[in-house]
Amino acid sequence: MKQQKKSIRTEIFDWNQYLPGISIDCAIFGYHEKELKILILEYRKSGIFALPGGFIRKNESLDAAAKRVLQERTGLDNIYLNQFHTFGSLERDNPEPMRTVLEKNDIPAPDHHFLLQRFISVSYLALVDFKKVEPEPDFFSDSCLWYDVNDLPTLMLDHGQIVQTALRYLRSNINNQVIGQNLLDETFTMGELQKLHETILGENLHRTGFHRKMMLSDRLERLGKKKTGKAHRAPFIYRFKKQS
Amino acid sequence: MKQQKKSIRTEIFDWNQYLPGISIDCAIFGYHEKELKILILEYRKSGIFALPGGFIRKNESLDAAAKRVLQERTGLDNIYLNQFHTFGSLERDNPEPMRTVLEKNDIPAPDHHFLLQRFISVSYLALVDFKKVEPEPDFFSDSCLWYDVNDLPTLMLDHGQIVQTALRYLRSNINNQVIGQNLLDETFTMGELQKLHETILGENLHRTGFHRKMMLSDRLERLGKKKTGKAHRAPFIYRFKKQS
DNA sequence: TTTTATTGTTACACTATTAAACAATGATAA
DNA sequence: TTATCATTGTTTAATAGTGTAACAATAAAA
Repeated sequence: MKQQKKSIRTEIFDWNQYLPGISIDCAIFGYHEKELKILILEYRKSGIFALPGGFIRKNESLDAAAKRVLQERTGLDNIYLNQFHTFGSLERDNPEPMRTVLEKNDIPAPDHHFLLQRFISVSYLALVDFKKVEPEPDFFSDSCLWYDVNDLPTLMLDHGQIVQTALRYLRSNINNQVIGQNLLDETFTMGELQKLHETILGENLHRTGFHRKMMLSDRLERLGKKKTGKAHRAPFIYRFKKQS
Repeated sequence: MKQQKKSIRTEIFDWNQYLPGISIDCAIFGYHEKELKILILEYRKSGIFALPGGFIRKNESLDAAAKRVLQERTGLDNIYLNQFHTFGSLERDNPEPMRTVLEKNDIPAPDHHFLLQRFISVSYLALVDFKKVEPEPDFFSDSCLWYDVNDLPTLMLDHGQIVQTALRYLRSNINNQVIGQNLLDETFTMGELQKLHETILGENLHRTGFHRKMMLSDRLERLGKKKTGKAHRAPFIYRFKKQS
């Protein structure tokens, strides 16, 4: 973890470069040690947890802004990224969490401060390679860490609902989207792919049925090699076909 | 069609009651004479066509705003309404269409006019009963009319893309959602329901397969009565079960 | 060589879907 | 009254897909 302390000079930060009233929140999923993880940031000194997010520059498209925010937080480009819902409940119209963050960091928090307005949140789902990500806290945050989706802290405002909506979206698209391609290594065994699906769906799948379905889907190619390891038949290793 | 001319006093309209930079656009679908229709409005004297839309009040949730906009345009409450995508391309960052509308109506159009800013559009899909709708033009519009989705005029900005996205959403959800419940009369024949599905999907379905699938879905109840008409067996009439 | 654990394959039952054949029936025409 | 016509409802056969279990293969350890 990088320990370089960034100077918090947000009072002179140019908030004016962004569109007011619209934020982007990202549910960034990764997969590690058989657990589905999501990136959560914690605001400095406040004990307030939130999804990583950002704002839209005045001459930037919505999708480009989401891509930029992702790049800033994960260091990754070319990420699987998908807008899934826009949240605008009145529950969001609550400046208190951000006021606490500002005050705990000794930043003036006048009522008209950019961060204290009501935001409509356009939310994106991202799937990233856990090992390639170097989470980057932002100005106000002292951590941006992976959490097991089943063991999350209480999140700010409606961010808990956003996560649940993202999870539903992920689960309902597990067969349409090429989930594994973005969450697994380049190559993997059938067992590893099945475990990923089970983790996302939160239920066990029948081994042979899953195996057959995947092979019939014609999206995998079997690499002739086998893996070595324990006292049993070695599994084939697979990878997703390039195009589909 | 109501002919009462509303006075166009938009220059004193209180735009300040709305959140800036965010609009709501509605793809409002109806079904009439075996055609899928969508409500399109034409701005007065300008030849500019657009989806009906509106803005979010400062103390109103996003969904409530969409419901209100729908109510204002169709006169209907309790509408099937579903957010499907938020559009924010730079193509939208173009004040010219609205400037034309304002100028053609002799309304001052300074650069800072509310309607000339860049809007991010949260788009909703609505399914309404064609016969119950009394389309209401807004301040700037001289018509709000039903168009066949296959015969639309050129729409403002990216509204054409919005319609196509809404159609894809509708087609992909034709089995998940209870489409017919919102687009057909209370009672209908199996042939009418099939024709609706065919119209939405743009392809022919097998009659007997469709019939059985619908009956097995356990969402229809057959009303003992039959319909009278032509020189052939009379069809049963059906309606959707109350709850599911 | 045998045992063990896990993977890959095959088989069977059951369900869903496609496609066609067939039966039912309200009006019309003979 | 009877035959026919057009359309709807039902049944059947063929095909494809899924859930489940049995069985075969095999790498390492005993």
